[in-house]
Amino acid sequence: MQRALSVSRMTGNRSTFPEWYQAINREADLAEVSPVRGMMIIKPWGYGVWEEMQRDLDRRIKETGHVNAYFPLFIPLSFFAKEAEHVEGFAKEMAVVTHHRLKNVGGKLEVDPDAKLEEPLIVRPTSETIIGDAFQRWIKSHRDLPMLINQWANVVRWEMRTRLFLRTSEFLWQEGHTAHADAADARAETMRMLEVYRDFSETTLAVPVIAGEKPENERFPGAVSTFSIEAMMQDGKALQAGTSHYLGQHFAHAQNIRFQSAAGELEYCHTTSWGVSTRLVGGVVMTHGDDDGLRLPPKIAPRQIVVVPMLRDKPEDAEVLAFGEALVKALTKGAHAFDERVRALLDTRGSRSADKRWEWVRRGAPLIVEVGSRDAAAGQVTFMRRDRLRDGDKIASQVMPLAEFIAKAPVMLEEIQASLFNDAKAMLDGNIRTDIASFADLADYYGAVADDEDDAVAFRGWVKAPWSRPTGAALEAIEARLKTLKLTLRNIPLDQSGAGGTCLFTGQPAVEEVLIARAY
RNA sequence: CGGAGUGUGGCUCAGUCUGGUAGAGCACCGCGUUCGGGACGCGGGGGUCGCAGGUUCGAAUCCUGCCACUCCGACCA
Repeated sequence: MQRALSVSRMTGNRSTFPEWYQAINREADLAEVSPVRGMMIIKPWGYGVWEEMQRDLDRRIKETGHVNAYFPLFIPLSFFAKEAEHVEGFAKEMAVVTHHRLKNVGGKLEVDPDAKLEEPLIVRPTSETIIGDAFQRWIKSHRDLPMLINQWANVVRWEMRTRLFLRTSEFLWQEGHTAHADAADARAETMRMLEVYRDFSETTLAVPVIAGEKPENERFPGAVSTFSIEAMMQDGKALQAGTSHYLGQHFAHAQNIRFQSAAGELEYCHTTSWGVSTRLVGGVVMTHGDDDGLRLPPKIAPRQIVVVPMLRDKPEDAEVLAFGEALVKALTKGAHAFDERVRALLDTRGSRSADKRWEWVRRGAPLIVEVGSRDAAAGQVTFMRRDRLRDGDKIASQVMPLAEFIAKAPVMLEEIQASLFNDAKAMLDGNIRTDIASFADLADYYGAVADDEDDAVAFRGWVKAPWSRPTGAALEAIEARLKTLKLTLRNIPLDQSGAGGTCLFTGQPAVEEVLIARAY
């Protein structure tokens, strides 16, 4: 008997995609909603995925010259007030600490009114201000620049609506904060980290993205320029997978981050910030999941190869186990070119072999190997590739001599990594339209002319449209029109190969192309 | 904070209209047979039916109030 996920992926039916997403989070044992409002419990397997991401990205961040540090969780309210746009942008979603003590009132614990803090503390929603405060003290001379700091931390944004990994009130992330002597250097840093994210997303997560600049209305609060990488989920919606901001001298002025130049002048620094979060885990689920559960790119799989011994409570079980142990030992010995180490596991838990096999399928282990007494006797293994689990209705399992499997396993992991990326890349490339002539076309393609409940959407993908880069009120009007179609401007791709023609909105000559999509 | 919906074992839900001893499937525990394509048989544990009132001989079911969660909006990594 074969059983697919109770909720199957329905790329043609919007209402079931969130259910499908939640089902995978549950079936793959990644995370669950916490009883604490808007928060998430990341379970060991889900956290393991995040740890692999961290390991890879942390290496990249260090290779580009940054160092890790840690700053306080609580930020004095006054720090935010210094940068007007920044406080405006985050004011509506801040968790605020106002007291430091409880007292017992008739057996009930209450906040002690006498323990009110002189100045409220904000649970960090992002750390520009508290790190800027440190920069202001640390940076004296041009010799101190550039200052390249990264922090792995948790942040809190009091979101109205939450969804596992994609939007939770607390999330884990990495935030880089840098200070530079001039705009050119800071801008170069912004682009360097955007490229780090693009490459990390594509080569490590196997999630193809489009890197570009956000329109001015979508900028990070307080930024001069904001860049993003955008990934396409299986329902055709866009997920902002990472951001990199050039902050100009806004924060430097607000926080007095100055240095003495070689010429002896006092000058304000140019700063940047950039980050990616546990949202990426959700992005991987929505990019690579299928009806059997999660499919993990080998580079971020906590276990890349899982060996399931076929045990039968018989004397020959000992041989099977020994065979499996030898296999895992051989696989994990030494490094290989594809990844720093092979992460293999012999699953010796007591449950039935068939149940264990399917548990690893749901969790997304890239290679699942079965070893039984027949294999042990013949010196061979039976295995399944998670990227192509089924051949029609059949499970596509293969048999291979042990030595050959040990030699080929890293190569197959590489193939799986590549095939997941290629499938997602085909999805992305195949669902971007460039043949849009007018706003009416856009409405047509997205089927939003129909106002009934089904809201049958004709096109699930993105539109790359000619664009004259309007600003101010004109831009706001365009965004308002798009909003009626539930569409947003995602970014203006860095790669502008096809620019030309007439702007879809203003009718003026286009200077570039802009990505338009529904978004998470 | 607006609109809609849902709260019943760990999970997914039926039962509510029409009040009468708390149910199913999966999961879990035990025994046995199994095990190489998501097992089967027998036995078992686990729920004050979201909370608080009310009506009634009797409430998961009817009434009132509250709370929580989910989805759609507004907001966002």
